[in-house]
Amino acid sequence: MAEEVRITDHDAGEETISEWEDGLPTGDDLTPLSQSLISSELLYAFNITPEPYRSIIDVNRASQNTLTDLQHSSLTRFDSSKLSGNNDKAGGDEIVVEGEETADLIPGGEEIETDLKGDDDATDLNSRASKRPRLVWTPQLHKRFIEVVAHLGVKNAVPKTIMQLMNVEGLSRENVASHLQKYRLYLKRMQTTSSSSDHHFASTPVTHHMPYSSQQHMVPNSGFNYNTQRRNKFDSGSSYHHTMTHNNN
DNA sequence: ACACCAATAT
DNA sequence: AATATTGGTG
Repeated sequence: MAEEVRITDHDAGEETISEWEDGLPTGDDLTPLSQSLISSELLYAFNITPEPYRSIIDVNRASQNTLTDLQHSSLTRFDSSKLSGNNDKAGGDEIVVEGEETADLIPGGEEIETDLKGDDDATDLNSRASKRPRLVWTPQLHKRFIEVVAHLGVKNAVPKTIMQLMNVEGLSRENVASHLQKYRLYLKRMQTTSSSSDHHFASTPVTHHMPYSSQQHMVPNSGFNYNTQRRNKFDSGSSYHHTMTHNNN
């Protein structure tokens, strides 16, 4: 819903869209964010994975990110339909809630559970506010990461900026920082592995030199395990016959 | 304070 | 191996 909303960005146009708000429920009339729209019984009956819990802070940050993202026009909006390998496996069909407008879906949330059965231990008191589940860098997520890093130069590609541009709800700066560190190691490994000690295959023009501008933004599109394709155990080795799928910007 | 980053821990 | 956390630094 509301995907057709255009933001009139004439220099800081802070006009409110008054007419739209006529007849709309006030904030008090709406179901609080903290409350699931579907009862837990129904969730269970239809095997629906509940939406992750979003605090008002989450929402505000998502809005903020959306705005920053809008300013960088060349980056296409991230389709978040399935970011994490969490729901839907073999089953096939699933219920799709329509109308997501901003990136979402990191396992993040909270379990919605009626306090009936005593599931948890006494450590519940502290557990409530603490750990998010560890992030899984799915191919989709990694692709987004790569796109953003490529979009910025390597110089500007720092965790906070990357995080903002990725615009993935629930993705933290630390998440990105960790991934970035690993990615840089990968890049370094690529450089050294290609430049030096090629003895036998010395003729390999690793210098697939591209025009200067793109040179800096050049990002090896594969390796790094995060490719869209599975590599089975027999497919070892460093073959790169990957189809260069994207590269937008 | 904050964010970066390398090292280190899980 | 992948991701998180820590601790030093600008």
